[in-house]
Amino acid sequence: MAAGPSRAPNSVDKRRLILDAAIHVFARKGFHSCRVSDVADEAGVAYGLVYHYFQSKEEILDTLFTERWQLMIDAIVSIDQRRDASARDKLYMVASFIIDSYRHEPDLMKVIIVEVTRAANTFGLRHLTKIREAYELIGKIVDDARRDGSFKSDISGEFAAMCFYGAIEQLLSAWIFDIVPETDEEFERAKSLVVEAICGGLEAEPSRGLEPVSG
Amino acid sequence: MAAGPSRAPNSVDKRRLILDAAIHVFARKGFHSCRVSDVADEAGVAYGLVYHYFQSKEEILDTLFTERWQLMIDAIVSIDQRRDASARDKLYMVASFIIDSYRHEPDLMKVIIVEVTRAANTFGLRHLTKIREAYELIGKIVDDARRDGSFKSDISGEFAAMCFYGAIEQLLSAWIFDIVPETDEEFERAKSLVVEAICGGLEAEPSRGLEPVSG
Amino acid sequence: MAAGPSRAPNSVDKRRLILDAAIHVFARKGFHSCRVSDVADEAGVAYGLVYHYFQSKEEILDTLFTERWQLMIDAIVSIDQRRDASARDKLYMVASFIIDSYRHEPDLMKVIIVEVTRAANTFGLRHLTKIREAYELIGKIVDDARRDGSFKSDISGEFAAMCFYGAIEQLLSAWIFDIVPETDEEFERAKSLVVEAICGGLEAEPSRGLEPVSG
Amino acid sequence: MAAGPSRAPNSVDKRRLILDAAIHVFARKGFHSCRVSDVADEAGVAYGLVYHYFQSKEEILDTLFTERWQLMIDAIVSIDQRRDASARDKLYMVASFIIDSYRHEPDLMKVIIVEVTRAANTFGLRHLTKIREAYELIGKIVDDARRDGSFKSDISGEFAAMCFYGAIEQLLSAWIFDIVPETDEEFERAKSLVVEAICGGLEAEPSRGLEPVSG
DNA sequence: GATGAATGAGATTTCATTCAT
DNA sequence: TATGAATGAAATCTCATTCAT
Repeated sequence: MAAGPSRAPNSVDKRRLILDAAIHVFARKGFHSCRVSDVADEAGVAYGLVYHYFQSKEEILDTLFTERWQLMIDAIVSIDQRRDASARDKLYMVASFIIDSYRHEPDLMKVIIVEVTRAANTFGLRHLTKIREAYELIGKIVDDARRDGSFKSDISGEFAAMCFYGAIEQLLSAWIFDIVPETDEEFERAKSLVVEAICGGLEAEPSRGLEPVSG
Repeated sequence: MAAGPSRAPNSVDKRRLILDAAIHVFARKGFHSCRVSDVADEAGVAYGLVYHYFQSKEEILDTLFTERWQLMIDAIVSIDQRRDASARDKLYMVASFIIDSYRHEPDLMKVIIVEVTRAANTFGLRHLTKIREAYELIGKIVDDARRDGSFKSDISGEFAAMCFYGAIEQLLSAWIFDIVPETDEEFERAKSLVVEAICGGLEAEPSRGLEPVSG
Repeated sequence: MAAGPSRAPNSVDKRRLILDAAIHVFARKGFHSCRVSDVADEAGVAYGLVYHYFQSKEEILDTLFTERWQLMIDAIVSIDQRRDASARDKLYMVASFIIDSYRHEPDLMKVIIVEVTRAANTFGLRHLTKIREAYELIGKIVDDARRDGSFKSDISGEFAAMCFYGAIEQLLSAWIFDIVPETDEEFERAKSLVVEAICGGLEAEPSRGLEPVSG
Repeated sequence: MAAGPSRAPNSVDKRRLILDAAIHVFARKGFHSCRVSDVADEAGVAYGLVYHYFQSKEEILDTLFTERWQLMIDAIVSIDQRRDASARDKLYMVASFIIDSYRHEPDLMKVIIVEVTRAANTFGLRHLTKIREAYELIGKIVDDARRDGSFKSDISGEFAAMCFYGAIEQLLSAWIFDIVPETDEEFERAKSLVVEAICGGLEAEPSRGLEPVSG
């Protein structure tokens, strides 16, 4: 999005070119199954240039993740600062941000989910601190709501954040795996429903005050 | 643990030995980062024997996944057949089964989650049908509840299943990543809370019948 | 020379094969200029087998050097133990051993001199302790002779060893570089002359009572 | 140190800068282990400038060697022309020149010895003619002495030169390898002793005319 | 002269898989 | 069954050299 720092205006930022190529190659073939030359070819640059800009293939993925995840952290922080919004509103905005991220950059999000977020032995472990930061910010939204009485007090913010983020990531996985269609309607519906499911719960409420169906 | 089918009684089942060794090696180093010789060493058998029992390194992981995932499908089917239990009860039992699976075989579950369930380019894709089968069974529990009015009708079973399974898998990830402690209390608490969160929702309900707090 | 430890008698010791091939390839093209595949080709084995037996290309050279240099150390120790021989005799035997080593295995000695003995940044440094051990053994021969009065006392054994070994290594270099012919006569002459030069000195001894000899 | 031939007076001679940087980099890391960029960094110039002044990395080493070795040849020629000096005096002066060369420019001499003089497959071979020229000049000093009777006639000048030069180069190696300390006293002592060892021999001479100790 | 991004051939090393015993 | 030596394709990474500016 931003141009390289000190480059001639009409010159192409090759570093950016490589990063963008890597997104698509990693998404298509997977980090382990693709070769560095695949990335170079996709970017239309020479093999060695990849190593001019990055120490290793891993550094490319690290860069991709760090750039994008920071955007999400910033977004959650900014969402949380909105004094006018309820906790449910805030969670809706968080869900929207993540789902829109996928809508606009599905390959990048795919790479992050498939290669980083669940990679407990490699990248996930390496970026654990940053990953947790996002969870904690979501947890804080819930904890604030528990304090003001709008959310149940018996589910901790940390736990709620896991459920909430896990549900969203699973939705993204479903799109990634082509289990459900990727239409604008689906994306919008998903935003509302995931918040409704997590905040309002799956259970029907007409029973309230009347006969409860089950324990 | 179980003896091989047609084997001398005092002989060790080397195939099982290799599978069990693979669980721990895959969990510890990751499928891609470990070598076939690591598995053979861990099992205490010769290098070539691995190839006597399995066509390839991938087949080992396939076997591990298929064995275990089928158990889960069977369990969900059996849970769903209990006529006496409510949908919430059934979901509690499903959550219990998955969490107990992790409690008793954390390495195996780690391998499944880390290497298969989110591996959109390799194993996840290969086993997609089986993976979806589990989701659909959970979805069916929800759909039945929607039909009998105990669950909201506006959240489809498919969608609800995603939220529910995603939340649980995220909890397992938190244990895998050592984000939260692995104690028996935690496991039991998690079972209840995840069901409460997904079925009952995060929002407090004192308002019910009265003025809703926020949009 | 010795066969591999536990091998079938008619089987070829591939490890030895690789070492011998490496001697010739390193001698012909130089350690840095040759590829591991050159060694494998020369040995007639597959590429990967080299790495089955050796950790790296460097380990091959290390092995070659260590094997051979130890033989020399053993030889010098054994020469030094001969009670009947004078210091000059002992130095003659040392010179003979080294020169004969070159005569019988010129490529191996070439590799050691060219790639190890003077390689102050790489192999020479790595094997410095072993290299010095040989120098010290030669120095001890001289020191013993100084003590019994047969050698001048003002040139330390350490210093003398440097001159002696340096002179011999230079002779080998001359053969390696094809500066002087490699004939049996040359080798035998060199043995005597190097000892005569170092022990007796270059200067004529007309002072010695009478007529300058010459011719 | 010396300014470039046709340069603006206040401009730095970048070519010289590169050569001097190369001396230290080659000495520190070895010719093969260092990169052209190491040389450029050490010189504080841009990468590409190295290729403006030199055709290749090898040409830098060639230049370094040729410059220095010619100085030595010139020195030996000039030493040999001194009609007043004996052969021993001349050899002392040659030894002095080489040892002082090391004393004043140890890195340069290290590079020459480590990378050229014994490099039988690469640089040594390429510069063999020049290298031999030095040996021959030393040999000539000896041959003249044989002719006038001051040196033994049975050791050829060529052979004696090998012993003499080899001894000195070994001394330099000992300094390079930190086997012996590099003090001014050591350097001066070495000059005398190497000449004494080679010209006078190691053997004590009181026996002359009397009882010879050994055969 | 001076810069450093760009190139790409080639080297080492890894390791899944085969196979003779 | 069981062994582990043997194979060789392929991957990552290095770095001398070129070249546009």
